[in-house]
Amino acid sequence: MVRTRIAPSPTGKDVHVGSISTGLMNFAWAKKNGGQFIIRIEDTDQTRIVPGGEKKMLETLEKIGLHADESPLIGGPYIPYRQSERLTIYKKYAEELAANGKAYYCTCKPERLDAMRKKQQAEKKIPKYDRHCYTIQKEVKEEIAKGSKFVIRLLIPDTEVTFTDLIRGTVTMTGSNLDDQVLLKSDGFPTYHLGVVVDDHLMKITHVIRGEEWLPSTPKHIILYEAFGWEIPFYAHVSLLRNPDKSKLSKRKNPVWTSEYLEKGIFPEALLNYLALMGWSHPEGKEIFTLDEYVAAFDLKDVQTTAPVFDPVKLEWMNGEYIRKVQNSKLKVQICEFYKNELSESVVEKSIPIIKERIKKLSDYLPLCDFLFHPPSTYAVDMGPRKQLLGQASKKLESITDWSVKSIGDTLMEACKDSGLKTGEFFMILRVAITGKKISPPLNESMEILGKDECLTRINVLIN
RNA sequence: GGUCCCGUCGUCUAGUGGCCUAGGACAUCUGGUUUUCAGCCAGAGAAUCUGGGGUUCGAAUCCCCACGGGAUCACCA
Repeated sequence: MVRTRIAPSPTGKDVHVGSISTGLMNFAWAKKNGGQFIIRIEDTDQTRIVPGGEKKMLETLEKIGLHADESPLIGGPYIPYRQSERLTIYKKYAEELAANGKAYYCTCKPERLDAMRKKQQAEKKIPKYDRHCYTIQKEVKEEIAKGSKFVIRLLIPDTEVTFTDLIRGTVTMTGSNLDDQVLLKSDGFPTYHLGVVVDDHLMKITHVIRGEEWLPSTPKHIILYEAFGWEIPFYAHVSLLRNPDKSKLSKRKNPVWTSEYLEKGIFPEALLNYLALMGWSHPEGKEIFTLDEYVAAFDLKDVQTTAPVFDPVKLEWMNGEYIRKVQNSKLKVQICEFYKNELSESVVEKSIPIIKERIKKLSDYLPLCDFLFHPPSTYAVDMGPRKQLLGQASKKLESITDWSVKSIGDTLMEACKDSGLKTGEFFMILRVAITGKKISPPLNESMEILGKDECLTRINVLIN
């Protein structure tokens, strides 16, 4: 049985796109193997919790289509799925480790630790806890009994740790470089390291697929598993998404919150599709595929180790591909909902055929089509010198009895010939008169949607 | 700085010793679709496979070194 998980921390206002990226692989790996995908909230840093962050994260995950089999919202056999509700569990395990001599109590004050580290750095040594408390455990315990604040530290053995990463191969690190990691903080909360190991074990996670940033601390986790005598899960460390300057994707240089993309009118499926192509490629070279196809084709061993640059331009191209593929009736609903149902549904409906291949994301709609909902307030070209031409066109249009794309087109073409202008020039003047802009959806179709009266009004306003 | 990870067109990538005078996609440019834009079609430019040494009849592919980039070294995750 394969069980995977993502364990986001509510320390931001939403899910980071990088989390969606690794989440997607976790999801795919579980589903491909007929297993379960779990969402667990790692809210152990009380100082960094962003109010509302967790709620938003879970909503976004749902919206994007990474449905969990077990989560804080839907529960599951290993309830609770929120670390802040599992404090007694961590305490128990940390104390068990201390009782077995695999961990120890420490009452060092932050000031002492700071001074120690500064000194070590000045001496060009690796900053590491000096095990001061370890050597005086008896006194430390007495102090704690009197009410002193304390932490529990892992006693890192001075050995080499080697493990096999499913996408990077064998990785070896020496324990002597590792610090005696704090397991249980003085506020009673576990650190990440204790939290993940205990929960992953208890929740029977088989594959830990997470960001590359965790690679250096994986030996600590393995040492912990060994200290507990638990079976070590498979590890797979995925490369981090990068900014164009190659640094880790950050909100300073890119939108990183998933909802920022959704709010621009990027489809969840398109975002997932694009993210799937970061560090992985379809065996048949396909660029566009569904979640199901991805799950079927995905394999951890095919994941690349180089860190990809997140390219919003290609994302938009891909979203455009999705827009062109959705049914018109569905696209209409999506556009209306995107604009909070403030636009005339029938106008949106009529406009779909002429804008479908002209927009890349839902938010492109209004900038392109605002003229369908209200007359232009400004004109890209000065219409002053064109009054005569517009007057002639207006007169011709007025005589149309069946207001249709064809009759509008025929009539306008006639007027164009009469004017002696090149077709391009002529239609540009009309286009600006009707839409206010030099770039617009096809003119005849737009005019049909607008209706005869509205078109004549817009032209006549410029004549008088 | 220590440790670890990584290094193919601008970007995402294919490539696992001969099929590679390195393929595809995005982006860019050109032409066509004779009303804009987009879309579509056709085409072009774009990587001496970071560099240098090996191994081999033969290397983008294996080994070593150098250089470059990144991550990480907290009572943050």
